[in-house]
Parts: sequence; C-alpha cells; structure tokens
Amino acid sequence: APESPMSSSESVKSLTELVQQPCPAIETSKDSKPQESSEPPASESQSTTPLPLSGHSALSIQELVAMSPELDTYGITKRVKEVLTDNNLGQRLFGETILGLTQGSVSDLLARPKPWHKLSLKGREPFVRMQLWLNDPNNVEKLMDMKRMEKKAYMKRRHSSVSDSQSCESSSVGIDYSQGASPQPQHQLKKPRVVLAPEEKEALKRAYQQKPYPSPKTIEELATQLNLKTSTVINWFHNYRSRIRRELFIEEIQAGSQGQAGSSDSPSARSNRAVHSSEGDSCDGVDTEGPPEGKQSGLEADEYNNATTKSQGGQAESTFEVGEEALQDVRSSEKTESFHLGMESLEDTDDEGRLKAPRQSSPPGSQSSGETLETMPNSATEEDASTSAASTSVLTGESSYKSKESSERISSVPSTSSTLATGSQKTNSIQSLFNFSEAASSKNTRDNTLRKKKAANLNNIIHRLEKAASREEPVEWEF
DNA sequence: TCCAAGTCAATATG
DNA sequence: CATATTGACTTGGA
Repeated sequence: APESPMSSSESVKSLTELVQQPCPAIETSKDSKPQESSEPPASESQSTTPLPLSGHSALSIQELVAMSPELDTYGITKRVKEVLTDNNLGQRLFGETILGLTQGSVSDLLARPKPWHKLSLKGREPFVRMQLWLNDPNNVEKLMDMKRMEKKAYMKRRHSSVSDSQSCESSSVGIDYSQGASPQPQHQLKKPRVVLAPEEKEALKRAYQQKPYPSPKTIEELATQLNLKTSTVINWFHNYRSRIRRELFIEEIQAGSQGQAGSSDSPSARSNRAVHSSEGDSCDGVDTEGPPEGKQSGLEADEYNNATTKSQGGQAESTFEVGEEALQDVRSSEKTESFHLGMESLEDTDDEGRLKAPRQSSPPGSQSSGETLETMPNSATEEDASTSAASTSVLTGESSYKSKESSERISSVPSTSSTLATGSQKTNSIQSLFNFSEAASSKNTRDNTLRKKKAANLNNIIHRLEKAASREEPVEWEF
C-alpha cells in the first residue's frame, strides 16, 4: 500500500499532543504554551484505517503511529483495563470497535503488552489507538452506545422476524447456508484444530531447551516421534519462542513498575496470572537470539537490550541535561545495588534446574540430537514441577526456577537507559522511564517470602528513585 | 527459504 | 456470557 503522499511533517506537535499520555502523577503543574497548532494538512484518509479512530484527525493512524512519542504501553493497558471493567465493557466490543482486533488479540495485548521500544510499527498501532481512545472524553459513552446498538440488533434478529436493515455497520450475517442437518460439521471442511496433548507439549519444551532452533532434521524427528505434522512442530517452535520472548519483555516492564513497597495495592490491581505455564520458562537464554551480532558475553538481559534497543528509535538524540544525566547515574548505580539484592543465590543460572525428570528414555528413534522426547510415561508433568517448587529444588539441588526470571528481569530494567536514547524528547524519555510509578500490580508468585523481601527492597529503591526523579525534573508535559 | 511479529479464530476456562 | 490460551496463518525482512 503505497499510501500517503507525505505531507504533514510539521504537524507533529498536534499529533504528539493527540497521543500524548496524561502524566500520571502530578500534572496540573503549570500549563503551557498556548500555541496550539492548527490542523492543517489533513491529508484525507485513504484506504487504511477503517476504524473510527475516535473523532477528528484526518491523518491515518499509521502516520500517527510513526510520529507518536514513546508511549507507556503497560500504563495504557492498565488504564484501558480499568476503564473497561469499571464500565462493564467487554474486550470484544472494545477490540472490534476501537482497535479493529478480535477478542483474543485484545486479551493478549492487555495482559501482556510489550514495551514500546520492542514493538514494530504495526505493533504500536493498537497502543496508539488505545491512547487516543483514553484521551477521548466520550470514549465510554461511545462504546456504550455501540453496545446498545448491538444489543438492539441482536434482539431484533433473535426475535425472528422482520426486516433487517438497521443502520448498523457490520451487519450481520452472511453466513448463508444453514444448519439444516444439525450441528454436524458438514464435510469436515474446517480443520479440526490441532490440540497438543500435555505430554507432547512437554516433549516439545524439552526439545526446545536443548535446541531452541532445531534443524529441519530435528524437526522431522520430533514430528515423527510425536506423531505430529511437521508444520505443527515448526509452528510450535515459532510460537513458543516468541511467547517466551514476550514473557521476558513483560517482566522487564513489571520489574520496573511495581508499586510501592508495602502491601497495599492500589485500587485495581489484579491482572497477574500467577505462574504461567509450568516449567520455569527456561528460556535458557542461551544464544537463541537470532541475530548473533556483537553479543558481548554478558548477561543475557543485556543481550536483549542491545539487540533490541536500537530497534526503531530513529533519531537518537541523547539530549539530556545535566540534571537528568546525574539522575541517570543514580539510577544505574542503584540498579546495581538492587541487582545484587535481588540476586543473591539465584544468579543468572539459566540452565533451568528442574526437568531432568527421571524419565526412562528409550524413545523409538532418538539419536543424534540427543533428544529424548516422548516417552513421558506418566503424569508427573509440569504441574508438579511448578507447584512443588520445594521439591523441585531439592531434587535439583538448587532453586533457580521461577525466581530466576524475575531477578534477571530486574537486572535488565536499568538497561532501559540505553533505551533512553530512543525517546524523542527528553522529557518523554525521562518520564517514561519513571513512569511506571505506582503500578500496583505486583505479581509475586506467592512463592517464598524471601523473594518478597527482595522485591520489597527493590520497590523501595525504585520508589525512591522515582521520587528523586520527579524532584529533579519538574516534569512538564508539553513539547 | 527461514524467522519474527501480529493476528485470527477455535477452544479452554471462569 | 466474558476472558485466556494457543495452533496456524499473514506480513515483511534478509
């Protein structure tokens, strides 16, 4: 799609404003320059952007996204979730109406937003839309109206009867045929949807741990041994890899947020699925990272950052002022501190202790790659591993497991500093950096108290930093 | 071609 | 009913 002729370019300000996120904390601090801009260019919309795009703006979202300042994805999703639940609005409606995404996608996005700097242009779009929606004073009302409309339409339809012409956009139906012969999937035209059995997943995970990027040969073997289609195995690896990766991002963000120390928890906090899938995610960072560029053998966390940091940050002006710079230093030093505090016993241990279950091997054909999948005789699968952390550790002799991830993540937080460069305007960068302010939702895997302690400690530090930050830098939200 | 990032859409769960 | 999970598909880049 060749699109936009390019035009605007200096309307950036207005755009920025459009998308800008309301400073969470203080705000009201001084206002700003009046100079509103005008909205001149208005290149009319083209094909893309079928969505409402809340009100005004004649620019395509793509353009908005392109010039959007760095957004706090975590904060945005958090607020969206609040608004939606507070008003009894579902993800489906919101997704279809505002984001142009399906319910499942919305759920995923809201639950696991990736940090802005790790999103592609496309991936940023939904967040820009959400921000736009949040900024729209009538957002809730509009959605409510939609809801009502839908209901009405539904009633009508259900009531059998009559005409069908409502003013609704997405109208209905379409699905011709009928069901005539009952709920019977006619000619099985629809693929059955593969569902991997727990044992199969386990086997795949194990294989992944040994080799995140299996060779075609290995894939074939796996497929054969597990009795799956090759494509299924391939897809599984793709999905698993990217989902693991995403988890890491999440933790990265959350580690940075974390509400204040104490228990408390602000208003709505939920939203943390405790233990996700069993096993310690392993992620075994080991290499895995595709582009093996200059990876300095260090912690993997750094690797990630290096790899991604540059990402799209177009201009990298590091326009910092003295004060900020100092701030940065403080932060980083603190980070180290926290790092240590948080670490303690569980360094980056990758390797994942667990697993190693005493399975009896002897799979049919496992050879070379040394995989030993399948087999899985029993039930002692994942659940056990995750639930009984204690036992696991005992068995393996060490903890690692779960906590490891968080500590790693924590260590990576500070790395954000590199990200800093990406920000367009210093204010923004700084802001976003500390923006996690009270995030409240801490996801402690209620595991051990030790961990909690560490977390509390960390929170403290972070909190103090935030304080310091706001003190030194009178956040001004304009541009 | 392979990979990653986004999504969809079926199906699990709550 | 709504939300969460997940195998498969689509795009876009080397």
